[in-house]
Amino acid sequence: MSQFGEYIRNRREELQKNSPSMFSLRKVAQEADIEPSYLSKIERGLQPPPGQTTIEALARVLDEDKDVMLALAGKVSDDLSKIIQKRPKLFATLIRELKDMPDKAVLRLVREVRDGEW
Amino acid sequence: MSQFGEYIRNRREELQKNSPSMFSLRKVAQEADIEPSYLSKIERGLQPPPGQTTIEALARVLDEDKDVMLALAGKVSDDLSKIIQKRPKLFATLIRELKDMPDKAVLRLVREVRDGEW
DNA sequence: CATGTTGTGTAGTATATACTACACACTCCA
DNA sequence: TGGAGTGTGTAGTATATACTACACAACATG
Repeated sequence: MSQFGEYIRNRREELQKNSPSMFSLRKVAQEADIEPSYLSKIERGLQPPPGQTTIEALARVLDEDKDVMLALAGKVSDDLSKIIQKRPKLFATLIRELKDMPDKAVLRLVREVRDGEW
Repeated sequence: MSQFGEYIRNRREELQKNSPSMFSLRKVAQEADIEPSYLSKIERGLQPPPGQTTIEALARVLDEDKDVMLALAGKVSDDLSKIIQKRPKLFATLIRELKDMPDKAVLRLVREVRDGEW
């Protein structure tokens, strides 16, 4: 079961509390350029999550992290895929190696890279 | 243009030189559980690369790296996708950060992780 | 009490993905 | 010289993906 629908419904309803007119299902659907009934079905899990473009539009409208939303939909952002595909062995090895590492350890790597410890 | 077809044709012909009977198009197709005509078309780029399962079968038969072959087909292995999807922000940040880093730098990270420099 | 706005139900469609089935021509070689 | 094996051409199919179009009932609100 993809939690995608539940997640965006919760998020939308939360936003709707503060600005009811801006976050009705119809408004959000319109912003994301899809039919309201389609969004309704997605939110209730009657339809699988939409395509990458629509997910990104929804992430924008709902001010959510695009990578998190894609993950909930069982996808990986195209830009990440392309980075991996340019050096598949390298990234495959690294990612598999990091699979069971605690967040802290991975974050340390990120910081190391960012600070340019070379 | 996906280089996938050209790549596996070259690889197969190379293997065919040494063991002609084991690496005919038909034999390879049979091992990979697809129709010869389909493989023929894939090799000549008349069909897009096959699905993940078939690519993995071909990688096995041709003794090639599965991640490299998937990359040539514009895909990313499902197991890698799942690792990313479990901690999307973390991995997205890391991968984007490593995008333009030289191989050496990334390899150093891999070694660091493997050797458990914590 | 009519009008607008809410979410939802039904019934589709277009396009892509991932193939199969089978006939054909050519070459090798016993 | 005919039978096995080579690759290829044509013509499909099944299933999944990613949606649209429109009608409808419930609610509120002016």
